[in-house]
Amino acid sequence: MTDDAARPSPPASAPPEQQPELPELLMRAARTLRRRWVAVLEPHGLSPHQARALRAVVAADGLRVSDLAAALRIAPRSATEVADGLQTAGLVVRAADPADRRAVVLRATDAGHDLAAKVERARAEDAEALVARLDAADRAELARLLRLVADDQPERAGGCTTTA
Amino acid sequence: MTDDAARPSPPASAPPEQQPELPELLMRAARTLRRRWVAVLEPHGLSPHQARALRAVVAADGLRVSDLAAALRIAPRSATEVADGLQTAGLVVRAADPADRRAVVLRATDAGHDLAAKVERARAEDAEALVARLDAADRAELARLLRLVADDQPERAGGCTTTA
DNA sequence: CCTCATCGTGAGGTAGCCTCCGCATCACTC
DNA sequence: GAGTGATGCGGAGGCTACCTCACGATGAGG
Repeated sequence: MTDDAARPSPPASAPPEQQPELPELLMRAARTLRRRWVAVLEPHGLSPHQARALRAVVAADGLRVSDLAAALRIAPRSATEVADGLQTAGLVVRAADPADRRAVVLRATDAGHDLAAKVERARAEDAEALVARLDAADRAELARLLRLVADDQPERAGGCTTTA
Repeated sequence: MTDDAARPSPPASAPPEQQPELPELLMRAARTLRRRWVAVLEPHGLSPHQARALRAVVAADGLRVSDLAAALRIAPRSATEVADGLQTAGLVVRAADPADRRAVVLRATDAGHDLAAKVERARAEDAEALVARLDAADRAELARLLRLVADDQPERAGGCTTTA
């Protein structure tokens, strides 16, 4: 604390670019959102990553570890660890895949389903609160503009067990 | 593919919320931006964090390690390591602070200034390319809307520095 | 001179991710 | 029905980027 004294307040240049830069604004808004999300998750003892993993497991009832890896876009080996974490927390269980005895399917426990629902609700509420400052028209406009800017894969990269 | 397996698409309920969720859209846009930024930095061998650190050092000519920590919002000890990395890369040098012999000031080398300028230019170009899909009016509108959503500190947080 | 706050950093720890490997199990081929 | 290559998990070990704790050097005030 008391770290103010120094604040050099850079004498540097003060460039012509005085606009708050759209990209930075975007990052800032995203940061706000992320921070809020973390705050929502914290009381439940979940990291953002775990929350996403749990969500994936709940959504696809019976998810293979490798599919979890794909969903989270991490290496398969790392998904094992994420699954470990969720299992340790009692949110998912490992079960044998009847269709392929090599595979392990992750299935949400009751607690897992419950928590996922709770978190989803809280997140929705919080998000709603955040965009509450915008009226319907503004929201639509913002969505339109963001869609123009984002051209990226939403969540999952490629593989999804297509070979049923 | 895998048809719907993943997308929950709630069976019932969910009457009003059929839009692709504004917050997610925002995160997606931010992710796009971030990914592009990383791509810009990669050829220069900088991580996003290092780039920010370098920028801070360049901006405040002669930055203390503790101030770097504040700028990056990490523990002072960790700032030492970031400084190490920059120094190893030959981008900054440590010098004694004439005003306080305990302190070390980080100063950008020529290479550091050079790289920072280059990166800044590349970033600006890339950002420009990204928002090129928007005309001036849309940009202004997007900026306005984002400003409404973001209420967060741009760079330094307030008092979360732990009660060291 | 003594004491206390502050600056940077050595030491050691944690979380999350990675690659390399091995083992069991499929999916095919012959 | 065995042989061969691919596939699914997870053990071992390593990296990066953080953190806290502790210490020597310094600065500031009594």
